Amino acid sequence: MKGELRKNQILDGAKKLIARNGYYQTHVEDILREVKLGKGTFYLYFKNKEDLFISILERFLDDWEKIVLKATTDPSYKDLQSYFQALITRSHNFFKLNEELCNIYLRIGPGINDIFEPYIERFEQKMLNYVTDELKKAVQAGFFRKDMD
Amino acid sequence: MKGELRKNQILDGAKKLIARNGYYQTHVEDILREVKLGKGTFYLYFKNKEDLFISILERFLDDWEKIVLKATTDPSYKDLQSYFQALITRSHNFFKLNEELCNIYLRIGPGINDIFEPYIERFEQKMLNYVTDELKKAVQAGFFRKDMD
Amino acid sequence: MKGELRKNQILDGAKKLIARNGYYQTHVEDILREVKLGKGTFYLYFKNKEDLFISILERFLDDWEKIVLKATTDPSYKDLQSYFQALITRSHNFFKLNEELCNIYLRIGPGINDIFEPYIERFEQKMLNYVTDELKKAVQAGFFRKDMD
Amino acid sequence: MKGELRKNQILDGAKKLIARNGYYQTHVEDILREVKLGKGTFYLYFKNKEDLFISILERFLDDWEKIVLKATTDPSYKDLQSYFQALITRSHNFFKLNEELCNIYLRIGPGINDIFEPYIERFEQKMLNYVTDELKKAVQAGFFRKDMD
DNA sequence: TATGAATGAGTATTCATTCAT
DNA sequence: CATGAATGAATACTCATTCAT
Repeated sequence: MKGELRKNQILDGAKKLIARNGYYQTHVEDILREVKLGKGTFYLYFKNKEDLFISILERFLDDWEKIVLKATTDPSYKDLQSYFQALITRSHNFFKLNEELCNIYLRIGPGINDIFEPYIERFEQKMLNYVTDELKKAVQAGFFRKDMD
Repeated sequence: MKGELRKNQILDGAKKLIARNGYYQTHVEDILREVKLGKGTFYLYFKNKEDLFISILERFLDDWEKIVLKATTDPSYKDLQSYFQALITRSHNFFKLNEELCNIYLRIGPGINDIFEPYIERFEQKMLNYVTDELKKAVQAGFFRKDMD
Repeated sequence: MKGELRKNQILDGAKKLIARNGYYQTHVEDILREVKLGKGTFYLYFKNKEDLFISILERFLDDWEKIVLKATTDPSYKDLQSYFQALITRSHNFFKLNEELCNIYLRIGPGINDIFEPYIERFEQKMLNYVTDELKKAVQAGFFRKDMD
Repeated sequence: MKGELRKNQILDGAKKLIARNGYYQTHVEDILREVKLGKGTFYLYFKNKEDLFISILERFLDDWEKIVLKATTDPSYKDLQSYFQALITRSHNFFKLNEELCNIYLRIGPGINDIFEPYIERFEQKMLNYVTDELKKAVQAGFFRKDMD
């Protein structure tokens, strides 16, 4: 648990600096100065710099999932429209609260093609899956006519 | 003129590689191998790597200007709607023909905040100015009512 | 006594790993994982990694001494030939039983010149002294003619 | 050719320092200070430090081959004894002239087990092959009786 | 005693830039 | 003009050692 704390501490510092300066201009040393930890400590919690970035992306996805899940499993939405409305509202709030993560995902990631593309793809796939799943459920629930895109 | 040719040659190679791999993962050496020139030659035409990137952005703007100017100075558009339609069509075609430049502007640039932000801002300002200027002209020409956004 | 036990425990693990992987590729952490002790414990029994290596070398010498001493102080050898024969047999057995230590002494040590050379020299000197002393005794005992090498 | 010169220059400096201080205590920077070249230059001629060490071992083998070949292809040895005598004399001279290389091969290499063992094995195999080949030729030439080891 | 999280000095390696030819 | 060999500042990463618990 202590370890998880440190990991999050580093992750938060990294998120902040990478969102501001980009991946290549954020040096491992910068991050550790930011969170006031020794350089070696970094490698106790991350295999390397790449691993850190992937962790950030994955955390973004995890956090988003939690929001989405909360919205979807909640049985109180009776019709599709209010369901999606809630989903969008929650997503919107999430993005607002996680401006840094969004920045990284939308602006920083794309500049680091070769290493992160596979992760980003998986990421997008996962996001897509959620929406698709929900739509399927909705279709099954008879919200839509069958002849739609 | 020979020099301008060389410069464009390098600029094209750089555009291609940076669009594909990002700024930091495109090395000066890669670019010069791509265009089959010696590494030292680069510094005959550009002050440094940063200067190259700025040149790419500026060329993007210049090319866009040419398209926009052509469209605006052409007196053949009688009403605003056909004017903007032409503008958008031309812009669209331009973007299609310059996919690489767009990629760089939209995806690569943002990951290189600290150095290029001022240039990008200037860039955006310039783009905005054009549109604003045109709108002003249009307003003066009486195309719009005064009480609009 | 408990301490001596721990020390030997570490020494044995180190001997094994260093003989197999060399000095620089055997990390303090590896040794303590091998003997299932915490990393910090190491520094309760050794000043540092160098001290450990020296201890290994010295233990090698001590053990060899015991064998040699046993052989020499034993009054049962009447003539020189049987004395040396016994010495060699015992040494040979010792080397067989301590393959790891030999490995370290013959193959690992030489690659760590600057730190360990003095110790190794002292080591060799000591070994030489034993043989010389024995020979002197033998000479005094009249085993040899004075005009020999 | 200029490049080959530089490579040899570095190789010689490395040989000297590694023979004296061992592999792990000879730092890339030490070698380049020794031969008065910039740090980056090293990586123009060697992929990394390991590659350098392998080059040294291979050069040792190449040089030895030249000596051995000279000795073997020379048709002037009429009987086997004088042939081997020449071989040994030449090898002996070679070892004397290349004390550093011998030092590295015999004392430094063994301490770097995991990386270099395969190379060293190949090395030994090659050396063995030469002697075996020569013996076969000798046997065919009728120098030996068939019933020998 | 025993531990392992934290540390930072030390090292290999990269890459933009220079300059002699 | 053109070149590419040479350079070293900058950076990621390792590992022996410390110290609070």
